[in-house]
Amino acid sequence: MKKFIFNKEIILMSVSLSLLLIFLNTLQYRVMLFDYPMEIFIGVVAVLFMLLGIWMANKLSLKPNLQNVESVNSNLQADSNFESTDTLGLTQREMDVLNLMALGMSNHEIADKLCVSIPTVKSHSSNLYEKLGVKRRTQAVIQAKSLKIIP
Amino acid sequence: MKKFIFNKEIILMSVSLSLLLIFLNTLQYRVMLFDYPMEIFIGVVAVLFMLLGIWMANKLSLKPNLQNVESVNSNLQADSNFESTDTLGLTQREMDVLNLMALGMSNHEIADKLCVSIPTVKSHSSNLYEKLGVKRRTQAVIQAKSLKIIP
DNA sequence: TTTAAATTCATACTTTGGTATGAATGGTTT
DNA sequence: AAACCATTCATACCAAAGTATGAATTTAAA
Repeated sequence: MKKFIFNKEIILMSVSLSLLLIFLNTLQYRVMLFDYPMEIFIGVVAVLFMLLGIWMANKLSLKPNLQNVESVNSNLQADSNFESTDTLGLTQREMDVLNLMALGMSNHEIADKLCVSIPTVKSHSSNLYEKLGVKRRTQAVIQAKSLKIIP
Repeated sequence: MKKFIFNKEIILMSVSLSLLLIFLNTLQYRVMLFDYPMEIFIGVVAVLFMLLGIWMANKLSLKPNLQNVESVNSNLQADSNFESTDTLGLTQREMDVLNLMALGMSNHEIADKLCVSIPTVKSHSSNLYEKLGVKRRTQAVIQAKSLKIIP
């Protein structure tokens, strides 16, 4: 399902890129027809591709990183499931939040990273505090490390 | 201080943009001299500005991602290797607060432990955050451990 | 002795963290 | 189909964390 989202992003990007190229082609013809200076066309190309770059960076730095994070987490969870008995019933998403939490991230940053809202992060946080038997995020990180749930 | 960093970023970006424009200008002359098709030049412009856009988006992104965190850590580690082998100028009391902080204690608990008031603990906290170059206590603990200031 | 740093505390303020409650959705299991 | 779980999000509220500013005291260094 997440791969599907990723494919949707790819398709959206490809379509946008195609539309942009078509637009630039027609623009080039118009520039040639009315004999505008070439610099204008080049400037338009520069601005458009810079915007495209910004957009691509924003789109692709969120979702694929999320994939990476999740894959890392799932690997860790798989490992811990293999070697030790349990992860105290922590769900996938709670593991995601816990790992980012252990990097010193705020709830806001975690929400951005996982592309969810802050209340969602808080919900996962409270749940994993309960499961770890702690009251604060610093204690959660300590506890999780001592239980080797996270490295 | 944050505004200073912001200005440094702006200056860096402006210089890069200027260099890029100069490079494109010379490239344009060469293209004209050797009579390459204009499409090549436009393509180069497009690619370069797209990369510039991606780079700008990563540099100026509002949300700190993993890369930012990692760079912050490596920078701080480099600094510590540079200037001092010891505790970055942390005072005794700041070390006390830091150690109790690393045990997952709240400011209230630390204040009780050290027999001082909560504002005092907050004062020490803010000072050591500044010295460690972090914004939160979770990051302070991570940073202090990576610098081996605390076990 | 003046200077500077360290420690302490206060006050006020903003931001972040955490709890409680409820609800909608989608997938899985029985 | 019904029950359950994971995930998501909202709202509201309270607690904790963090910032900014200022100030008093002590101690050590210049």
